[in-house]
Amino acid sequence: MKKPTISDLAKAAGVSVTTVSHAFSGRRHVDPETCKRIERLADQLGYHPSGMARALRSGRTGVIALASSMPFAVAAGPSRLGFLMEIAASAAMSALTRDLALCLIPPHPTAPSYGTASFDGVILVEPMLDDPLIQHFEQRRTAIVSIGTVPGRPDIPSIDLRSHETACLLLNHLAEQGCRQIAALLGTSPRTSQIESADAYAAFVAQHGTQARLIRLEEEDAENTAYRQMLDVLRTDPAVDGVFASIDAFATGAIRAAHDTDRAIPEKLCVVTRYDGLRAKLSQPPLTAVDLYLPMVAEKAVELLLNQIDGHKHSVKSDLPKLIIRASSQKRGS
Amino acid sequence: MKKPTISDLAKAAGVSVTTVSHAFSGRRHVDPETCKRIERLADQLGYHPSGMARALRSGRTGVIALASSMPFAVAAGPSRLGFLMEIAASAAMSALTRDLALCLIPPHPTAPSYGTASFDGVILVEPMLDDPLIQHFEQRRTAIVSIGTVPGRPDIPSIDLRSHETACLLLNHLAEQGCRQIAALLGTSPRTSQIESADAYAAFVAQHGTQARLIRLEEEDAENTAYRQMLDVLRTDPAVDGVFASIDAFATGAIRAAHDTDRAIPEKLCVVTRYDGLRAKLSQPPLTAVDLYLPMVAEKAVELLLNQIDGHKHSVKSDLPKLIIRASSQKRGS
DNA sequence: GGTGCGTAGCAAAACGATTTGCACAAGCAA
DNA sequence: TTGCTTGTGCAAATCGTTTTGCTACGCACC
Repeated sequence: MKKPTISDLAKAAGVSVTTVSHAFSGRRHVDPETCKRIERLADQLGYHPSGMARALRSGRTGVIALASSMPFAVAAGPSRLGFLMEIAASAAMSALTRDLALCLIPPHPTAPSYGTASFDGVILVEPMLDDPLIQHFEQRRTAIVSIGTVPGRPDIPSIDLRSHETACLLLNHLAEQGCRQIAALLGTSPRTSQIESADAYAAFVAQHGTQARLIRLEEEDAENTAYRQMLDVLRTDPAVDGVFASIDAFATGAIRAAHDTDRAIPEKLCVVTRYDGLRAKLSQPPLTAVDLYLPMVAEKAVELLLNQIDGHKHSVKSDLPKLIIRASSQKRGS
Repeated sequence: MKKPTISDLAKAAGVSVTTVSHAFSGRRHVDPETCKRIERLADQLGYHPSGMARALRSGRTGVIALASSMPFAVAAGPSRLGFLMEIAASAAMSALTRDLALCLIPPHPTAPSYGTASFDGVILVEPMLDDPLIQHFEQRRTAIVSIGTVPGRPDIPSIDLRSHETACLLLNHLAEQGCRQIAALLGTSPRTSQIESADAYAAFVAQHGTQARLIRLEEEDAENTAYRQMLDVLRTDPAVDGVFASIDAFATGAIRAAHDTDRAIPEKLCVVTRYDGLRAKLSQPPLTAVDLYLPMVAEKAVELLLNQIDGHKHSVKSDLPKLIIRASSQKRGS
């Protein structure tokens, strides 16, 4: 009835546990004859080695975690979909091909109690400045890598999301489309993506000698917040002819606002955003966005984390993001 | 440098490991004075109990898994989003409030090697008839619950997704909208949702005395497959005025086909689908679909799994799904 | 007959917690 | 004095592996 252990199996096969262990791991030679017998009996008894015992002995659980301190509602979008989940799905695949399992650990209100589970390492998605998750895992001596650099912590290995380049791509594209008065909708949280977007925007307006219209928005209920703000902006500041949104839901909110104030897109107002998710693709009109190569980023993060766990300090660089031009900013003839 | 263990802490505090253990667990009384001292020292040394050791001793890892034997591309949609990920996000939340972590285990091509990680239990999403995952976890004596009943295995505890009722809701809605010649686009896999949809459809056409048009489609590259099939159907069978799609991507494929054959939606052709995900919501026109209450389903699945792990045979019932009528089937004035 | 070497196997010590049974007080009643 | 309880603490067993050191045998080579 109970699960057979290695010593049950050893007893049944008339050998010692050592021999059974070696038979499976191949760390030492055991007689092929004996090997066969052990395997046959293992099958018969339904023996499977205990992951917990193995973990204790080897110090490896075979589990890595994926965490984001962003509220789930934001990270995963209104329908629990989006950025984080796209990374999660890719990372889970990458992890499994390396015989690892991927744990999803959401930011719980009453955290950091974070259960009893222990991980070999953790991938943090766009952590903030002084993110409590970092403190949590550093205390536990858990290997950390980050997707997106960590503000103020260049020592933490990360996959650079190239947010500066991304912002430049989008802003230059707007300029090429003839936009002169560009508003930026950025989140308030101190994450690299927002910081670099703000920097790029500041540099852009300085270079073009145009007026800065930097609008900081809370990321909760992003679409509605952006909608209300943009309604206001479009009414009081009719010169605005471009919107650079750092979060896809900001962009769709802006589109709704444009619609309600009778601004034709893209003729009167171009809207572009950063993350090319389902939201951007299915928006009406579809949103110009940037392919961040998230599956590749996730794959590299897993790779980097494994190096980190093994103590190698190997560094990993990610490819440059690529602009995907769609109807929300593509003017005729250009 | 190394992580302090319980005996390091005991030594530092001048007590035995037993006392330290009790101080934290509260399983026996220890002097409040001693308690304070231990806690202070634990903080100072940065002591955190090892999850692995605890798991070995207690037989609980504190980790549950979420698995689907559906290819990820299908379960999660073309952009790695959708049904499975929505469940995953909700389940992760529910799990954490119970001090559990949720592991995502994708169906790997070279499975079932499934790493070394061990789980207290597993939630299977819409398993098929004779699903290899079931065999895998039963062999390991891992507690199983299923989202959607398991065909041929009424003994496995599950959250019934009410696919029969869902299909009826959709078919009756189409009938009310005046559709007489309804085609059904169903997947080929032997999952309860497809089986019950087929049954409901058969009963429906029998009752209404209309012609059955049951089209079975592979779930790989669902949208394109459905698009091509429906193109064919709409050309050769112009009487068709309704489409019942069991998978959201089938529905969007059908919409594209309707568009390319100049069928106005919903006037000439009504399209409805089952899962009310982002795809259905953002489709043009938006798709009539069914709210399956996935967050609630995920929550109940976690609850059921915990009961299962503890040996309680508590059963859980899910609420009835609710129809969400949208433009893809809503005719004027009705 | 010593020396060296390859093969096959075992016993025991980790890994780091939890839990059980026991010990030694002090306090109080009979 | 004995008996009983309550408070406090410890030593040792346990969970199921992996890994290290050791034995023992057989065979060949100087």
